[in-house]
Amino acid sequence: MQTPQDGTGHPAPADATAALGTRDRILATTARLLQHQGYEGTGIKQIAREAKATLGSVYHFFPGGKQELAMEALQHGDREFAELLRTVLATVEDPADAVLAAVDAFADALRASGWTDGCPVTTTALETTGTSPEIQEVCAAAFRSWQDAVHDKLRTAGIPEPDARELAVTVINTLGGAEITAQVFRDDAPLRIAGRHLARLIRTYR
Amino acid sequence: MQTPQDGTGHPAPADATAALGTRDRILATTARLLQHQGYEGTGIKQIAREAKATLGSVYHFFPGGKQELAMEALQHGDREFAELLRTVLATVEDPADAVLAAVDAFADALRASGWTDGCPVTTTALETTGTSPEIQEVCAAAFRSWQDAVHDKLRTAGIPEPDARELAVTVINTLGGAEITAQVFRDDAPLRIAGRHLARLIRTYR
DNA sequence: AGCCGAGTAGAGCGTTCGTTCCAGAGCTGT
DNA sequence: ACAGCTCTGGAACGAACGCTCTACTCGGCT
Repeated sequence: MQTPQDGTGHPAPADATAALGTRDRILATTARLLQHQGYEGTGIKQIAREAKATLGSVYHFFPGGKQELAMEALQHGDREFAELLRTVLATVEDPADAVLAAVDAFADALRASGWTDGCPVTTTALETTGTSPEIQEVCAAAFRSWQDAVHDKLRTAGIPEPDARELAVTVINTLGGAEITAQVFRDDAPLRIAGRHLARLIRTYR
Repeated sequence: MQTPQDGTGHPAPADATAALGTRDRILATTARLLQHQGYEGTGIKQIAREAKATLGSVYHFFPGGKQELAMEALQHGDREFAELLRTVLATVEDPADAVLAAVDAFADALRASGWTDGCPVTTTALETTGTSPEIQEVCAAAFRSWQDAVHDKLRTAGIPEPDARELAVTVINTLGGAEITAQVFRDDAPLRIAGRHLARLIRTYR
């Protein structure tokens, strides 16, 4: 069910998602499209087309329709981002330097993507506040998991409560805000500046 | 043209926009809907309905269609927000305290609106990056004008370049990010924390 | 061999989308 | 009185929307 065999057996050409099972291909494509175009701007038929699946398959795997599909895709993107965040934070011992490294890494990634691969959930989160509490809750959980990643790093580095918790909140907020600004300006300077300011702020807590 | 007379002459009851001319009513309604539902989630017919105008009127005043309407509405929201920001910043002399006061004011407003009145352009900006460069440019100009408001305050308070410029960028980034988080969590704590952290950061520059 | 469930394929439902078009209302200038 | 204008009102268009439905293929089971 989670990794069904490929019915036709054709051996996966071209892009990164092609090697996955149909369900995972739909999920990855949905996550990407939601990130770029938001919930309302992304159609089920477009998802099916780009995932090289058919409408029947989409509704077979996600009988809850667009909303269920979006929720699972957002969780998919959440987990991927959280893992990346934890990995990068672990490469540097000092917490301020680690946050700086993480922000710089995201700046690199954003630039490399042509200023399109920002936060995987913000776009959808903003569109659906007030419209769909279920989706909003998934987005809230995503933010929480990223805050937790930063929080764990700060705690391990010896920063006490409640400073560690509050700093974690601000780090994620500022990272998110800077990523939006960087996307809109097509310039990574806002992210670089944010990294330096966050490092400076963290260093005032020891 | 900017304030056309009301054809029917009926004397405008009920809500805040009703006293405006048709064009301004359409603009204000569009700005509000874009803020809450984004570009793709907002329909022209919904705008006409809620602005108590007709489709004919909408296309009469905005022959460029949805895109022109959105661009002008975003500029409308931009100017309103920039003015508010400058006003609040002017009420307190110390720049750190002024930013704290501004963030708190936005936290109050967000709470009072039932967690819906966040940043007037972010939602649309994110949806349209990569889709519509024109709209993206309007959003970039909006961010720039808010940065300028903060920048002027910091400069007046004696903070030198390039610190003032960079701080202004981070203040707007963090404010935006915190507003999103606050919306998603339906809790103003992220904003309050952001205000304190920004004030603390600014105080390290003197 | 016969069957069954998983997955594929896409026509078609009702609705809404952005947009176009035109007839008419109400005002102003002559 | 009458033209000329701005602005209103809404029917109608083709395309796209989310979703349902049925027919089909195919591998693994007894």
